[in-house]
Amino acid sequence: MPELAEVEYIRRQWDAGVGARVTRVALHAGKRVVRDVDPAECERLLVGSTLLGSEARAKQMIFRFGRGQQVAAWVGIHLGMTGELRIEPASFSPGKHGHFVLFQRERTLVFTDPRMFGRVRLAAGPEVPEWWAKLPPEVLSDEFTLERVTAFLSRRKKSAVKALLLDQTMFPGVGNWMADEILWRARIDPRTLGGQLKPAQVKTLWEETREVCRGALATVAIDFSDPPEDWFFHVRWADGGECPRCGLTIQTATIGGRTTRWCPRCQR
DNA sequence: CGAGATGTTCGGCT
DNA sequence: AAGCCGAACATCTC
Repeated sequence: MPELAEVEYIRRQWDAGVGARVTRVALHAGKRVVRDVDPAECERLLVGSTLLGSEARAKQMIFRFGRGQQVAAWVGIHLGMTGELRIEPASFSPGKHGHFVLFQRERTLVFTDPRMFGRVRLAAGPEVPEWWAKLPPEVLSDEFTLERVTAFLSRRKKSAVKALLLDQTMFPGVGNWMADEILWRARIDPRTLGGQLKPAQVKTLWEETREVCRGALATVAIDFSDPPEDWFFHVRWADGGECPRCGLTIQTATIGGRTTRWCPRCQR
């Protein structure tokens, strides 16, 4: 499910537990989602510590825990395809998909993930863990420059631009629907190879990548509401949709291993 | 019942 | 070596 803006929205679901101590943890040891977490270490680090705060970055989240304001442990969560965070009553008992659960006196913080493509990580100590510190520059940061994108595309000459937009090292946070939205706004055919894009198209792609991230964060991330009505988003979920710009029936194909929809007239 | 799903990662080929 | 592609992961929903 989640891309950039959805991840930010989902992260905030656990804000209800900020400032409160963890009384107990439960995880489905042996399941894929928690393969990086040692249950004993998890208990030692988290039980008795306070959830201090959290951040989202691209498709990832990190939660800080400690005593007082001193950070002593970090929990990283990637939601994969079907991960969700929820708050449940203190009396909650985790079901089949409740893979990582933090109990507090007045509520329970639950991470569910039926398909288990997500991932939980744990780190000890006051230092930001390396896997978080080393995430690539965010699309909306100053470091996400046109030059970076240009260099990337010229290195990946033989890949369809749709596949390239899904590369998290260059476009962190962009997922399948955002990639289609970006290409629709940039009027670029998703099958175009990286090496075939003209400099003007690369510039537009770079700009629209930022615009789509900005727009999604202004809507979806705030209250999980849909993006503006004129976005391609609204027509891209099924065959037979019409281009919001020209009205032509949109086209569907698998590109870069993912279902892709675009307007065959507007995007060339 | 089969197909496909807003994601990553691995292994093999060029 | 770097880049490219397809399969695999595990479960649910349409």
